[in-house]
Amino acid sequence: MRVLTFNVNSIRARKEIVRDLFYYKSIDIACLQEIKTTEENFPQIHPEYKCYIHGQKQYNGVATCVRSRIEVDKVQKGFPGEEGESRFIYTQIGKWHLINIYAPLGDLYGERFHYKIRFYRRLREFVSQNFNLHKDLVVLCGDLNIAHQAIDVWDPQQWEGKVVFLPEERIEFDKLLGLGFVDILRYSTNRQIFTFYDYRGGAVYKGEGLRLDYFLVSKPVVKLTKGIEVLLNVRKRKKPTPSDHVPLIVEFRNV
DNA sequence: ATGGCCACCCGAGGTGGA
Repeated sequence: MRVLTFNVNSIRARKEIVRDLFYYKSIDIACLQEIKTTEENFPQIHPEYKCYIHGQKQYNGVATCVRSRIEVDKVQKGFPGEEGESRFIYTQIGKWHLINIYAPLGDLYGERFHYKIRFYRRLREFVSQNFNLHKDLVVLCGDLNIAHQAIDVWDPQQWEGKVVFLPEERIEFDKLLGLGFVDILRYSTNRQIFTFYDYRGGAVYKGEGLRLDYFLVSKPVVKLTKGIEVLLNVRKRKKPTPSDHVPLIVEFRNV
């Protein structure tokens, strides 16, 4: 089972790129973030996939697209921590529980920062109230908008005191992992790998990136993980315009 | 030589992203 997570920065602007990923990377389940549109205006990506969409006009929005032959048992669009913004969609597929997240960016200790902290607290409540991460097959993926450790930013000195790398938000990330999640990329390698490059300043050509997108998995899922793929070339392509985020694919042994 | 922000709103330029 191959699962994609990808902050598309508008699904309407990126539908061909997503379609190609579905086809060439044989994706079974796609967790998309920042679709930036409503369900009515969500484009047809591929006829053999069904998309469960939690959208809104102009901003945010998440969608989980699943191969038509895969049966989806349950869908929950939204949770209390969103506070009116579309940032959460949960799907249950057999024994698998998939949480697709677009976390708030926040600001420098203003209202949006407190919103981000509340969002993380609510997310942990959702997980701890619904799952046992030592027994259940849980995959939490998406754009978490936090660079967890110094290795996850291209220049830790430059990023000190900046949003996505503030001590308080990194502690929120620690607490999420503390529930029993394993950060699959960091588990599989100690190399520095980024999933976001700013459009400005040629960041992707200079290697000036951040790791903001993650696969966090429960303990039993770790044993079922075959590998993780980071599609930097998709970010580096020029035409059509890429997203500023990098797609990630994890392959799981199905059960 | 190369590349130097993009997409949304809508029909201009302001705003949010990170």
